This record gives sequence, C-alpha cells and structure tokens, in this order.
Amino acid sequence: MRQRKPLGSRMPAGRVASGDTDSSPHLAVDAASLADQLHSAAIHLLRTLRKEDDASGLSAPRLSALSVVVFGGPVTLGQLARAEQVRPPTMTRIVTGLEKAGLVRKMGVARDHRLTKIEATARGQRVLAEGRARRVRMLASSVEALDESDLAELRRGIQLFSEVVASMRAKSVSPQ
Amino acid sequence: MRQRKPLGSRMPAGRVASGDTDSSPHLAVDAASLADQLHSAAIHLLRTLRKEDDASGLSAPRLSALSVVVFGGPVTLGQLARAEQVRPPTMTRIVTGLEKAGLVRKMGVARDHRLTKIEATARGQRVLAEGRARRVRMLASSVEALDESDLAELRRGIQLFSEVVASMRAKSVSPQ
DNA sequence: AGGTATCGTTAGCTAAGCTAACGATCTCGG
DNA sequence: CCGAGATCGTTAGCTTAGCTAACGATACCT
Repeated sequence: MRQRKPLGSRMPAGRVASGDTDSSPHLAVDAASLADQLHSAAIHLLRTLRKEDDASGLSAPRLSALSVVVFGGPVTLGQLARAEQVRPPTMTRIVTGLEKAGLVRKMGVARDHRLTKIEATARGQRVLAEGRARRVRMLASSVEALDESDLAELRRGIQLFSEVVASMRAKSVSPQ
Repeated sequence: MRQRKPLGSRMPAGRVASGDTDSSPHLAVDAASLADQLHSAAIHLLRTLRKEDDASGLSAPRLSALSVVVFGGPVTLGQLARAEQVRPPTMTRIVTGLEKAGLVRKMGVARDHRLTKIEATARGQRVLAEGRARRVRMLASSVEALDESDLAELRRGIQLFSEVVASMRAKSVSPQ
C-alpha cells in the first residue's frame, strides 16, 4: 500500500480559472499549467531536499545564503539580504545561525563602521561542498534514469526556468 | 543603482565539490550544476510567488494544500498530509487556517468517526482560481517573452523536472 | 469484551518571514 | 565644525510552518 500516488495530478489542465482575457487560449492554458507545475514541483523539491539537507544541519535558507557568501566573496549583510530577497532582520538571524555554526564570520569594515562584511570560514566552504555533493548524489540517482536526450532537454528546461524566475524577480519590484 | 545583479551566478559550474567518485565527469558536473540551479531557482521562485500570493492572503503551503483539496475532491487529513509530505500536526494547522478563512470545511465520515474529510467551499474554489490567475498573469508576462520553441522546451523541461522530483520523493523513503 | 492499531489533535520546540523602533555611524549643508 | 538627516544592522515582537511526543477517541480483531 505504501508509495501511494498522491491524489492525482492536481492539474485541471483543461481550463484557465477565470479572468481569461487572452486572445490565444492555448497559451493561457500553457501558462496556467506551467504555473501550477512550477509551483508544485518547486514546493516538493524544496521539501524533499530539506530532509536530505538535514544531514548537514542546514536549512534551505541557510544553505542558500551560505552559497552566496562562499561564491560571492565577502558581502555585507544588506547585500546578502537583497540577494536573497529577504529583509535585513531575517538575514541577521540567518547569519547569526551560520555564525554560531562556525560557517561564516563577520568582519568590520574599516572605512565604514556601520557595515559588516560576512565571509565564509573554511568549515563553511567544506560544509557547503558536502551538502552540495549530497544533494547532487540524490539528484543524480534520479537524473541518471534519463537518457542523453532527456538530460539535454532537462538541462535546457532548467536554464529557461531560471531565466523565467529571474525575469519574474526583476519585475516583482524589489523596491529597496 | 537599483536592479542590481545579485552577486553573480553563484554557480561555480566548473568543478564538482568533492567526493566526485563518478566515472563520467561531465555527467557529475551536469548533476552538480543542475542541482544548484534547481535549488536556487526553486527557492527564488517560491519567494517571488509568495509575495504575489500575499494578495490572496494565502501562503504557499496553504495554497498548495487548498489546491489538492480543490482538485482532489474530499480527502482525509492524513491523505492530505501524505500528499503534501508533511506530518499530521502540521497539516492540522494548515487546515485550521484554511477553515478559519472559510476556504475548506470538515465533514465527519459516517462509517469511521476517526476520519475527517476535508472539502473545499465555493469560496475556497474561487480564491484558488483567483490566486492561480494572479500567478499565471505574472508568470505569463515572463513566459510570453519566449518564442514558441522556447516555450515548448520549457514545457518539456518542467515535465522532466516534475518527474525527477517525484522520483526523488519516492526514493526519499517517506516511511509512513 | 478487551487489547491493539489508527486517526487527528494538543502541547511545546525551532526556524523563517515580516514590521516597527532604535542605536550607531556616516554625510552633508550651513 | 557641528548638527540634521540618511543608512546600516540589530532588537523586539508577531505569524506561520515544520517537527516530535503524548493523548483521547474510535475502530478492529481475537
């Protein structure tokens, strides 16, 4: 009985809800089902990865922030908050958590004492790499079921996905 | 100065971190960058959508659960929890929130009084449709920048994405 | 009828998100 | 040169989402 299918696809897939004012209906339907699929897949991906990432003791937001710090060099808290699209108080606590875990460290900035640069410790870099490897290992076991052409399509699709998300972010007026 | 690029791509993209024991290196690199891109894109998609969904006053988990209820017919709380991959207490509170908002209602089950069937109210269906339309509208404005073939590729990629996530979920032993 | 299993809830914890308010610092105009 | 305003990060306090542990109610099975 286990491994139950979760209640069907949840995708009505036939009609767009309401307010369908588009002159090209099939495009609207595509956008609708794409939106739903993206939303659903994103939620479930994060929920699945979160469990895997528990092994490193890092939540998704912390991992994401640590990733920015590791690959983005020393950054201020404000930069980090903007990069992660989060308010400063939220980032303060994320960074505090990372700091207590010994993964990042804060440095004062000589010529502006309001600022705090945040940089990754060696341990932070290592932990990120390990979490990354763990995530990859998990993903790989699912990805390797795909043949070459599927993989290429997935890669291409994710590329487009990222661009769409970036475009949405840009439009979603981050007014700060 | 606004619209700043958020600190670079965060994707090292060149090397897999460590523990690279795969015999086919380019596949490992693909898996690594795919994992990172998926992770990052999923996080930012949800964060962006969350703001948009604020208009309906519904968080992502509530919207997702409501979606299951609307399209999955009346379901028990346990089924809903499994579908959403959360524990029953978590789902209890999500449902409580939806109920207080008048979007779902609970019905007793005659032949098993331990169970509670949850079904969407008319208002719940309407709110979901509106949120969906809102999300679609936002997504559409980014998607419509794509031409036909890009759109087809994106659609295909998301399809594969969903399958990979489902496969990960299946492997990620949800032992209940 | 009584023991066991299942279902949903309650209690209590942590973390992530937000706004409002604040102290510290920088900057700039008078 | 100094005081007013802007900027940065933190603190305080709220909500929501996750979890485990424990529990009451109901069903099932012998």
